[in-house]
Amino acid sequence: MTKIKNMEEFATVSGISRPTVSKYFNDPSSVRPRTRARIEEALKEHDYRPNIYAVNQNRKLTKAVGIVVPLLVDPYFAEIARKLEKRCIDRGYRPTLFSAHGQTDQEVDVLESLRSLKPAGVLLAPLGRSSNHAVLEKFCCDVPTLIFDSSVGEFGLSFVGSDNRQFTTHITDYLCRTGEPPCFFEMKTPANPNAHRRRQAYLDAMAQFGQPAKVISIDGEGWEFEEIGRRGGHQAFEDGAFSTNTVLCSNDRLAIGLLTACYERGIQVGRGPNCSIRVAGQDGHPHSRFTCPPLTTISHDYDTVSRTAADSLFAAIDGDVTPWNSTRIEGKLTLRSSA
Amino acid sequence: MTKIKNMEEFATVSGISRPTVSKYFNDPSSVRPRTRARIEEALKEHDYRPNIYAVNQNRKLTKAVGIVVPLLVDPYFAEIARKLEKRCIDRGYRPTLFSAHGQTDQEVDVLESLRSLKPAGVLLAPLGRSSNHAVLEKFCCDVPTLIFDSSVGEFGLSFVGSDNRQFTTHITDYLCRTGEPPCFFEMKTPANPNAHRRRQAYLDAMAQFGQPAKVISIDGEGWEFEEIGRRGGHQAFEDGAFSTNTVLCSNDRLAIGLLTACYERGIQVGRGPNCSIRVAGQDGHPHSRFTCPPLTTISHDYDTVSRTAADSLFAAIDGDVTPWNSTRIEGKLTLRSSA
DNA sequence: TCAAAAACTTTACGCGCGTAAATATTTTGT
DNA sequence: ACAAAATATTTACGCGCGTAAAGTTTTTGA
Repeated sequence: MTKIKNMEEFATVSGISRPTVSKYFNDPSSVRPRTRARIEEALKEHDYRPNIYAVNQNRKLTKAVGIVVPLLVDPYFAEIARKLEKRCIDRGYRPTLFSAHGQTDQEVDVLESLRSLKPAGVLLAPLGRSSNHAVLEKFCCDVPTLIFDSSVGEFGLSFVGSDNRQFTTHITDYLCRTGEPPCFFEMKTPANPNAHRRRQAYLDAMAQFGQPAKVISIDGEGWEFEEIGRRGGHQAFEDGAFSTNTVLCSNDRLAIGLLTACYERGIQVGRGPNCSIRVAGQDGHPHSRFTCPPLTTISHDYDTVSRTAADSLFAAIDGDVTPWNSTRIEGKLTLRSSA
Repeated sequence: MTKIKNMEEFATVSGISRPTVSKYFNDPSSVRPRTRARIEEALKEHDYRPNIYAVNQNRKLTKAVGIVVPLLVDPYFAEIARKLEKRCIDRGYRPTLFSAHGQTDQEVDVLESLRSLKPAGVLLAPLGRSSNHAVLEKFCCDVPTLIFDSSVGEFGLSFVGSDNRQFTTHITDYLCRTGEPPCFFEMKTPANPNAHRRRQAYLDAMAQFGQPAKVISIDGEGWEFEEIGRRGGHQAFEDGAFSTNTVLCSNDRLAIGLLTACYERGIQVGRGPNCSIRVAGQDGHPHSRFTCPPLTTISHDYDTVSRTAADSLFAAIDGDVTPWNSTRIEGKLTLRSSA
């Protein structure tokens, strides 16, 4: 295992000319099998990898892919990012993970660093409401970008996300069929447009089912949804805002906070005999299985969303030109004991 | 805002020579104030940023820093990574985030890609028990690496983490003083050596307090601690393994799973009149505030750990040669209603 | 077997920038 | 105001690799 300085040296020890070695590293299948074998033989005995900086300097198209999420400490985003990362690697790209950490300026900074990476493409889940739309739009013009999770205008190549209307319609239907019709528990100024779609779907569904709708919009800014849900829950109880014994939360993290508020007030949650309230969430958050009670929710189809998003980007990189379009994946009801 | 191709062009439009411009980008304070002003003036009107690939090709020392965690979907690691990331940016480095996603081969892959990044330094939280020690050690020889969170031999520049002995001693003391002495709930084959330190500290503390110790080691492999804790909790209840009404869990995620098991068995947790068991965790996991009941735990000092780790690395990069040493930061007891 | 096709070698240039050396210009202190 | 010090300019080379062009060798197929 001798150390090799550069491709020239490696070409010498492997007995192949440098241009051919270069060709091999760009696509091992582009050289004759015997040549490939000789190179891979040499690769085992000599520790050499092309200098990515020198490689990328001369390539028009980098193999880098950026993955951007609004908040990596949210396991939902961490999970979807993980799946996207894997798909990139499997396709021979080198993914780099970024998080805006819930802040507008950081999202801008991330896009800025991403530019200098000269990536082949970017998978971007925007902050949403607090995104800098001008910066976002300009970025999408310059870099092949696929938007996922939350759509903010028809930017980028396309959009792939969950079907928020189906999510809410489906779980509202379930709740109506199995007990009192749900109130809708949400943030007054939600972080992204998915929340608006969910509220509207709730209102539509309740109208369709001939049930009285009740939306509880709680205060709170930022991305600490659990704490916002907890405080908002307490406030709602004090105000007597819950008009039925069933609450559908706009998302799981809000529901988790509401569960905490219920616990703190000694209110039992679930379908059991001593329970006085049912709580449901939306998202299928990785943590929802372990709340007390375990949270009934409607889950993102992580696999399909990540596959569709990644494949769309790869197709675009490979030259497939399709007009902007929006793909929305249905969710699956996950019944647990909270509702 | 005209587009500039390279530094040559930018030097021309700014009226400064290219070597001086180059000097400016490496350290803005290294040029005369008026020169700097002229460059920054030009920067406002012309959209130019040095090509990082060309820059890094010629620099012996890159400004890149790698941050590696074992499992990014765990909000504890996401949070500590976020803080480290910020500290790197504040010091002018370009951090890149990696996760081993709990898997040995992925950790190896991450270190491999990290090599080709030629980073100035790496902040590495290893998987622990399942790390490939040989690969890890070799990596640390080649790249300035500071190990944090979990120590696996005296690799790298130094180690910075939490004082697990203090964690467990402190919370064990609290539990003994406020009720029945705790049993210790842990995984039989824990992911990292911190767990062993905690068990030993528990045993030592109980001996010192003159209390009978009871360690419950549950089955389970991998990083899905909540599910392992839940299953293990059920098993422990069935076996009558809890010899007192108080359980100290080896970490918060295990505790969260145990809380779920308690809920599923109708066992009330906490200090209240109807409660039959107290449960405490260790880590101060971001989620521990929102469990039902909220989890009493001993919290990592995220700020001090991240600051100490980052500063140690930066010092080493700047040429400070200190012998390998281990810094362990104390935790703070966070009292909530679970114990 | 032999010509065409495919793959490889040799040679050479350029990418965008760091950096060194020699020279020219500005700033500083007195 | 003038010499010394600091800073900027000019010139030039090299980093490691992609890639093009022309020539050589190997493979393919009828």
